[in-house]
Amino acid sequence: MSKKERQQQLLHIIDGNPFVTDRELTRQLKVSIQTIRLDRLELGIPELRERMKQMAEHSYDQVRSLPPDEVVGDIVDLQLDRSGISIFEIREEHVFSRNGIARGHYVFAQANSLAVAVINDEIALTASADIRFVRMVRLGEKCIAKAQVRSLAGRNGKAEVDVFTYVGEELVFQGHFVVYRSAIEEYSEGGNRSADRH
Amino acid sequence: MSKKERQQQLLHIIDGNPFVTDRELTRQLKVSIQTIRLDRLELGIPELRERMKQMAEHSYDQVRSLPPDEVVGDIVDLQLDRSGISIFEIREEHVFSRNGIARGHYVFAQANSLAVAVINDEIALTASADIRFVRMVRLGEKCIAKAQVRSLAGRNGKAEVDVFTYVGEELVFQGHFVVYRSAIEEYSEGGNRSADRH
DNA sequence: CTACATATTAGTACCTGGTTCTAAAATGAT
DNA sequence: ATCATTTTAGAACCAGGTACTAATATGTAG
Repeated sequence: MSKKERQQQLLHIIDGNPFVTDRELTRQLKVSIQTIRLDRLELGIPELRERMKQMAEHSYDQVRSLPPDEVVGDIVDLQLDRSGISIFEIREEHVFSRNGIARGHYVFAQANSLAVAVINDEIALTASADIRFVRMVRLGEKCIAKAQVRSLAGRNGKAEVDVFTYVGEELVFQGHFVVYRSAIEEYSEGGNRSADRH
Repeated sequence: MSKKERQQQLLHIIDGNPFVTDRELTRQLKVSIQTIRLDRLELGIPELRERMKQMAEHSYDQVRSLPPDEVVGDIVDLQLDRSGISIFEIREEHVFSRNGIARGHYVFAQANSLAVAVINDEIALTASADIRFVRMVRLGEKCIAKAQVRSLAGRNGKAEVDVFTYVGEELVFQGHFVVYRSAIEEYSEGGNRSADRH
């Protein structure tokens, strides 16, 4: 196996499992640990601990704002029952590889997640939505979604939330969401956010 | 300051900044590093590296389950410019772990993918949509989305597509999509579909 | 074949941020 | 004064590296 092949392999292994140590890599690639380390050096791959640190810091930046697993996009500001702001960067996995244009459902998912998150209720479910993709979004662009609660029917009623998503100053998406609260019997889209910031 | 007070302080500091080393803690709490370590031992707080590792692993579990791949749902039948059918099974990664209810944007994504796929054009972009989540979808349910093209404006015009999604006989989602064809200047949602079932 | 370059391996010293253990000193309570 | 608790000190050791030097392999051109 050539050096280049091995380095490609190495990239692939670490990509597939960032928690691998150099010692484990020697076993998988059948070269000495020094070679592994030279390879990492050439490829600019930091050591295991640094990789874990970066992942931890990255997730912490997100976690400190809100529960990331339930939500697409990072919610950076949230006034329950009032308004909220979320940021979502369009990456490789969100676009059509052919032209680098974001798939609409990611843009929708960000807005939808935010609309559900901003409603202060144990269970919030999107009942319906009226949406418009104003302009296409490209790879690398940062979508900033701003939600405003327009009306709040009492408990077990429906709330209306408007979401506008911008890239810079430009409006790229707008949506009007009707969100049911505690209406478990019907309508999809659950939501457990109940202000559980970390 | 009593031992208990100090340990409360220590908890608070680490909670506020999990990336703090024992050495930094000695500075803040004005006790020796051994005391810090005894405190961590008593409180069951792991060392810095272990804390970072846990955060990294936690975020990695989430990241790997978040964005699946290209088109959502398997397109099993497609008559371009006419109709199409796609099947999508709701799995673990598509639901809120708390209650097993599908996240709305996956149901939307299936319908959206299908609406875009059914339009026979190099570039198809969702311009707007009017959608309704009729009933929630649960873990394990198979969503069958059926798309019907309602109107087809000439090239560079807009097409209208209705999508109805069923679980068994039950309607769970309906959507009316306006899809632009070759209208690259405006509107989001690209379309590389050419029946690219994964 | 020789000479040279590149690639690989080996080995040592050193680093951070700890753990584990032993033991001495300080502090407090009775 | 005595005893228990708390705190501090110090040394040995560990993982998973970095940084550096140096020897050995391997390939390649003349």
